[in-house]
Parts: sequence; structure tokens; C-alpha cells
Amino acid sequence: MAIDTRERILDVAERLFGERGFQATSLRDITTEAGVNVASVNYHFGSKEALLAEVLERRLEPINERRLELLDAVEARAGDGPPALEAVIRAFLSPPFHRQRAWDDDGQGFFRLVGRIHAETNEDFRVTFVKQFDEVFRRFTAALHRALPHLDDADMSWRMLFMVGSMAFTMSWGPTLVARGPAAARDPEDVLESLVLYAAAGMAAPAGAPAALAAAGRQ
Amino acid sequence: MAIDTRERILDVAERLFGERGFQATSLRDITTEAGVNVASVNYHFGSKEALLAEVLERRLEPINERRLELLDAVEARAGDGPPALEAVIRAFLSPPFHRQRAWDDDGQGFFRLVGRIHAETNEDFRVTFVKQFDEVFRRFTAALHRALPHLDDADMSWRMLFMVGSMAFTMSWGPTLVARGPAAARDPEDVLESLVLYAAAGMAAPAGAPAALAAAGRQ
DNA sequence: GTATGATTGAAACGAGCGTTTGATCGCGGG
DNA sequence: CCCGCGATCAAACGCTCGTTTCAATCATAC
Repeated sequence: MAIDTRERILDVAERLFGERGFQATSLRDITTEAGVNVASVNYHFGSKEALLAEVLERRLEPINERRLELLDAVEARAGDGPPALEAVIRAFLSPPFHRQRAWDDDGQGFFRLVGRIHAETNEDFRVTFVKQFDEVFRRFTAALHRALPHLDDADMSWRMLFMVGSMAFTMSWGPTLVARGPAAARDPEDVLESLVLYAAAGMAAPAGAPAALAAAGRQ
Repeated sequence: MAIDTRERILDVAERLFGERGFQATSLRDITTEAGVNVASVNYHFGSKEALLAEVLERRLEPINERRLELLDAVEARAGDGPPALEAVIRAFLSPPFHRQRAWDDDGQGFFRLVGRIHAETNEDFRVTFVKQFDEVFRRFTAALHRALPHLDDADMSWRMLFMVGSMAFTMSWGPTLVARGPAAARDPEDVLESLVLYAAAGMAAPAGAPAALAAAGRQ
């Protein structure tokens, strides 16, 4: 009957976690829809949390690998000079979008889950989650520092947070926005391009001297 | 003993929903910490969901009112001409930050909750939630259209999503980021300024011609 | 002082949760 | 042929959840 129980559970869990969130999805929801016994989750994964971790890892690992590959290429092309800002940002943002041909693809579950996961979990899980991005963040922070030498560490940290926020939010709300407003209908690929342009412009904005520049910055 | 049971419940609920999320916080957590009976939530609010709605409304209503006030002022200042982009964006972004003097203030609970709520709830609740922003979105979309005539409807929708994403993410992760990285320590007011600069630059970025620019940029 | 209506309290309800158990199944190797 | 073992199954466990019940208490107006 079940070709591969593990895989079926992972697929359904990914979709339901993405649609309803982690806490709101019960193991019985998952196993019923996957046509497997409820005990098989604990048999194959150990716990519901471990299942979530594996759902995420299965997708995030290749995505983060790809990010580093693309960044390698961008840096190689730049040689000793600073890397091209837009190219660095595209290397970071494109991998999660790339496997998403249309907004209602199979991947949608994961797409929304990644958006959710940034905001949903508790402080403990955040630590675990952030660890998966350790190297990615270090590498991209360094590359962006070279591309944007006028930003100090604090500026860079916050702007990267802004960028990741835009990305996560787009992944989480994109399908909703597309389903609702006809004017907003766009290929994920086009939205990615909008996002890259937006983020590159935001990143390149002049550094804000806390109070003064607020008034003077953009006349 | 309890000066005002309703208020105590709202305060504690706001903080715990913000810290742990809605689903992960039980009514017993809230009522125990507030020193009130567990039945009083259903007596005063009707249900857990209605409690969440009131927690949100209590803060969002003045925030959205303030946004519209500030936008009124910006538009009055602009007369018949296009409003100043940065001023419009500041009108939108500053109210939630304004009541947050420090990252560990009392308001922190709400601050994080607002960040969470964007990503956490199910599709049904999203509809309810979005309704609270109806007028705000309409007004700001129109103002931004006047400030940025080169963007079409779809561009504008997506870029507003990007902006809200940065804001929500900053509210959700800001306290975590500040608590962890010493380099990132900044007053909320300064972070708001960074965010305004970032968003204004992103919004003002040239409109992306969908396919051509993608190919050219990605090479 | 007592009646009245709003509020609080202790306790229980039924449902659903993640997890565990122990029997059973299917099947390749001795 | 059957043994051994990983996989699956129905069932149950203990617990927590949001909600309800109903009696006790309180404040206030008569």
C-alpha cells in the first residue's frame, strides 16, 4: 500500500504545517491524510518536533547549499574587488523561489511553512533554527560588507533582518495575496525579481546617522 | 484583590501571546499568572479567540488611527503635489514603534505579538485581521501611488508586502537580535529610522520589467 | 437589612492531543 | 519451513485543553 511511509508523512506534514501552522496541525490530521497509522510518526521520527525538524531540513539544506554555491560564483567573478550587490542579494533570495514555478505548486506547502517558521516558533526552537543558517549568514554578511563598506555592523545586521523579513513575509502571504487581488498576479519568478530590486535598493540606502539623517536624508 | 480583572487578563495575554504565540499559550497559563479564575476569560471575553481579537484591537486601533492622522498631515503639507515618499512611509511605520521606548519595555509583548500575528494565524483569521487594515491600506496605497507614479498596481502591492514584512519581522525578531548580538544594540527609535530609510529606498527602486531584467540580471 | 444582578470560585466536562504498547503482518535468509 | 526483524496496526494511556456549570461572594440601590 504505502510506497514509502516516511516520505508520505513528510510530504503531507510539509503541506499541512504550511497551511495551518505547526501547533494547529495534529499528528492525526497528518497520518489520516497520508493514509498511515498514527504511531508511524513516532516510529519513524521520534516525535512531532523531530518531524518538523526533518521537514525543514529536507528543504533548507539544499537551499542553503545552493545559496553558498551561488555566492561562491559571485565572489569568484568579483575577484579581489567588491562583489556586485544585486548579485549577492540574488544569490541569497533566489534559491527558495526557484523550486516554485507557480504559486499553487506542490511546493506551496513548504513555501508558506518557511514563511511561517520564522515567526511562529518559540525562543528555544529559534535557536535551533538559526543554527542552520550560521554559515550562510556569516558568508553573506561578509560579502555584503565588502559590497557596502559604508555600513557598520549594526546597520548591516538590521538591514539583513529587513531583507529576510521581506522574503519570509512574501513566502507566507504571497499565495494569499495572489489568490485575492487579481492585480497582484505574478509569476513567483517575477516577484523574486521585484524583491531583489527592492532589497538591493534598500541595502544600498545611505547609512542613517540616527537622528539627523532622518530629516536630511532624502530632502 | 484584582483591581480590574479584564485589564489584568488583557495585559498578561498580550505578553504571553507575544512571547509564546497564540496556540502555545493556554488560558490556564494566562489566568494563573494574572491571579484570576480560569472561567473569567470566558465570562469576560467569550472565548480564547475573542480574547486575542480584543488584545489586538486594543493596541491596533490607536496605532491605525495615528497612522491616518500622520498621513493626513503629510498630504496636507503636500497640497496638490505628490506627498514626500519618506514622510508617507514614516507615517505608516512609526506608530507601532513609538510606544516602544526600549526593547525590553512593557510593550514588548505586544510588539512581538504584532510581528507574530502576521504569520501565525490561519487563513480564516487572516481575513478578520486584514479587515482592520482596510482603510489604512487603501489610504497608503493611494498616497504611495502619487509619490511613485512609475509603479503599477501589482508592483505597489508587492512592495507594500515587502515593507510590511520588514516591519513585522523587525518587531518579532528585534528583541531576540538585540539580546544576542551586542553590535546590533540600538534604540527602537534608531531602528525605526533605519527601517524607514531602507523601505523608502526599496520603494523608490526602478520598476522591474518582468522577464527581460530577470534574464539580464541573472546572466 | 435585604434583594438583585454582576462577578468570582472550585470543580468537572468532553474532546483532542502526543505518545506508548503489544499484537500482528510481510518477507528475505538459514 | 520457519525464524527474525523491521514495519504496521488498533487500542489505550495520561494529560491538557477550552469551555461549562453552579454555588458563593460582592457591590449597590432600595
